[in-house]
Amino acid sequence: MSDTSAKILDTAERLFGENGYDATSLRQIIAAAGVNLAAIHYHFGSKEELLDQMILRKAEPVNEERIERMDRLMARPGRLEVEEVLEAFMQPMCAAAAQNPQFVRVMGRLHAEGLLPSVIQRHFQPVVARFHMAMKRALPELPQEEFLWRVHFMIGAMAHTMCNSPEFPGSTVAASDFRDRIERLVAFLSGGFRAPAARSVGAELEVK
Amino acid sequence: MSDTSAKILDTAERLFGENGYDATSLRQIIAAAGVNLAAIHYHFGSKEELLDQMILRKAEPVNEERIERMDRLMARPGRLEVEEVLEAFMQPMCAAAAQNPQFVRVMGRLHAEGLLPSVIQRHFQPVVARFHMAMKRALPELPQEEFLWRVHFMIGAMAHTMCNSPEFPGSTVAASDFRDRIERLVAFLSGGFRAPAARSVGAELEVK
DNA sequence: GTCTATACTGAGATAGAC
DNA sequence: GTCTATCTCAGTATAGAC
Repeated sequence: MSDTSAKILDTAERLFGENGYDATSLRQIIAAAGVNLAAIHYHFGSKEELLDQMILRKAEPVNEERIERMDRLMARPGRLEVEEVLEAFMQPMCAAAAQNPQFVRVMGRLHAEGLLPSVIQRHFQPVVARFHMAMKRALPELPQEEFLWRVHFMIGAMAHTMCNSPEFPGSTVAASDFRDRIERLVAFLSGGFRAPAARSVGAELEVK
Repeated sequence: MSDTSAKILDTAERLFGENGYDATSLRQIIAAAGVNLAAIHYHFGSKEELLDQMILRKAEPVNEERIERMDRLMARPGRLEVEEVLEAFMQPMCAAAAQNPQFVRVMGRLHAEGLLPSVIQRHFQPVVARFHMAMKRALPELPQEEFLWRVHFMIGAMAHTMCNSPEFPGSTVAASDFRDRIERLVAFLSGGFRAPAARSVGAELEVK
């Protein structure tokens, strides 16, 4: 990778994280990076490709750790707890956030701009597959369709939580403290995944 | 309201719903509506103001019904169930979706583009305030901060659910069936809101 | 009061010289 | 590989016709 590419990637990462993808112009990036406008198109082809490369560079280590932790869980016999699976999925992102706060901001921003599903999510397939398997070991009795919907809900809550800060008065937690945030989120999601399925499908709601 | 304004609003609603806000240019709108470019700025001032007006026109009836249902709940003595409060908040959106599928698509798109928090959410303040009050009657023992975080999680799950379809094979539910979707979501969120609070709140913050 | 025609600024993209 | 110059199209602003 050339020096110019690296400078562009670093600068784009910072500016996208600070101001979002749409709000950041290529001209801002080249000014901050000290390179020429055409260099971006030479090295990356387009603004969107630049984004793609920038994400991949940072997401790969996170996903590798997720896969590792998920595989370690799967190697254990017996039933898994919902909390452990969720944590194995979420914690690596926290570690990345602690080391480089910009990264999670960028990811959140991208989801908020609707760019994750179309461009990036295919790179997360191996992680998602393992997450599904592990989660099913924690929730063997949950119907498949209900399970998939709940994963869907989880993704929304997770992305929104990573991107936005609730900004309420009297908060005792710094906006950048992702570990606290994730612990709260895991507790919430665990309750959601364990809830009895909505009655419209199987009519198994008698328990409550 | 003039005929031109109405044509612009209708067309903008359709195009924003189909292609998103950013991806829709004012020139596309005027071409489809058969009006002049400057008419938009004459009637609305800017593209963002146009969006604001478009949202308000559709969101007001929904919010009025939400407020009505919330007030009816609050008038009842005793403790409320989490499910009833969530349903009072969600159902009116379903009704609007059934009657005008475009509207929910627009709202979802806007959230996906990160435009809801900055521009629109102030119009939802009366609804949100009532929702908080009612929800606290259902969860009197939940600490305030944990409560606010969970509302935050809920917003993410809700917005993502309204905007995106999970697209898994063998689904027995049409993508446009928002009632089923909301029932599942309410079951999930209820479990989340009822979950025991994350343990970390006091402990790990001392160190910092 | 409403609307049209047209000009202005800044965005992403590209061709071709070096 | 890099840079200059230029293209197209976006949102915006305004002068003036009806």
